[in-house]
Amino acid sequence: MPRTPPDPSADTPPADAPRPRGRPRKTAEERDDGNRRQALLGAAALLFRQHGFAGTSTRDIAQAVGMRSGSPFYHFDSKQALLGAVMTEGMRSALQHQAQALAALPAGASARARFAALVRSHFDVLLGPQSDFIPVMLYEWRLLQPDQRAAVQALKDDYESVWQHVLDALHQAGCLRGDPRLVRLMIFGALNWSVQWYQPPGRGTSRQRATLDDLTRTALELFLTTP
Amino acid sequence: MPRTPPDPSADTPPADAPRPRGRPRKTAEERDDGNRRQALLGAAALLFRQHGFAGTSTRDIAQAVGMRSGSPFYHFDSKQALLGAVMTEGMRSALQHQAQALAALPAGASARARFAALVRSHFDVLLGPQSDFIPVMLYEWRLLQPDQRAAVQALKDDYESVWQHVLDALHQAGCLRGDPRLVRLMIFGALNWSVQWYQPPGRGTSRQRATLDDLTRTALELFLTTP
DNA sequence: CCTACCGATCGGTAGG
DNA sequence: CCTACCGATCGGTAGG
Repeated sequence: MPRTPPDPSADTPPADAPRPRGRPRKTAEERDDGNRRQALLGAAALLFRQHGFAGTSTRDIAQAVGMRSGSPFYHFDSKQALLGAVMTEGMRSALQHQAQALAALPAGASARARFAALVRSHFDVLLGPQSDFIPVMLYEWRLLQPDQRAAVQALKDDYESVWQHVLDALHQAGCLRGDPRLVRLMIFGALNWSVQWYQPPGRGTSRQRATLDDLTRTALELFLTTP
Repeated sequence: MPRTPPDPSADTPPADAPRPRGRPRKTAEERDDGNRRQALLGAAALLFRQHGFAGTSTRDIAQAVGMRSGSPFYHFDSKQALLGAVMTEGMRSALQHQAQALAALPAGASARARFAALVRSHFDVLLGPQSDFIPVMLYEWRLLQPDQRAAVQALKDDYESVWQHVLDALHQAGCLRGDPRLVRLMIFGALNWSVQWYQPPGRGTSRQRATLDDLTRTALELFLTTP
């Protein structure tokens, strides 16, 4: 099919947009490379989460940040690289949040207190604001290419080893029953699954929704024996 | 691009396949409509699970059962209808398995015993043989169209209400702590998450993998207080 | 259920 | 980062 009259639907040019004479078309902030890259990551995380990786086109992502269809490939080598970057960014942020939560505890805090901090931090990263990066990792992990998977797996290993130490301590203190490795996987499941059903308490909703504190308290009650 | 010479890559015809003279091209079993529909469902479940809904083409599914590219649409109105049918079939099978597991219990079985049967049945449906239907539901639930979602939701409600009754009984007996509704969601998460990491114990694997009995025992230890 | 096909969309690229 | 584009693939359909 020859396309001599340029197909207007292929790459819709801005209908309006009279060229601002002499001034740069983008503000300094918009031109900043790191900012544009971050904007692409955020849009990709949101759209990947909503429609899945394969269900989101690179054009969708470009449009969400006001770019034209080819421009995301100036920042990322491929759509797969964008997926890997979303997950890496998610884990980087989760690790940082985790470290801060533990650092805020008093020195010599109990295993129970450390566990509570980890659970609450996990819910924050999963369900708080700008919380699309980790859900994308949870939903689309199997679609990661092996080379990118290794990089993200290293970050996941770091994150999980912190949990494993706390869980081992709880197990030895008799606060937690069952094989600690399987228990870790099941606890992660219980927490991660919340991305499928949790909705933050909105204003004016008729039925009262659970808060992240509610979730954290329930998790502690469910998993730990009474002190 | 005019396609006067029929594009061989578009819809690859069987390279060999000399017509068997006089005999039907498909055996009776292959021609059976229900059988072909079931074959499509099974292939769709496997491929949707591996590559996601949007990452699987209807051509992939057709090829997996030996059909040509347009033929799935003789059995299903659309790709979306195929997704809905996979989930409906998964829930139908899960409900049947659940009912059988409870029926096999002695009359007057304790809440603990009923809980154990539900957990084991859940793992069977999730991780046993031909276990791609429910994982597709877990992974792709958000991609279901609203009308199809309602139908599957009704089956899910039935399935979950059986659990809720048992969990309420455990809670009243003091075997389970925490808000029963949130607890149900967290327990489902702990169990469902296993589709992300569980691998059945293979022959000759160096490290011993967990069995479904191991998972069930760990779940009981983790969630229930000591009797 | 196959044949033959359509219109739309997709990831990605060369050149600026 | 935009322009203009390519080759491939996709869901779906008419007619048999």
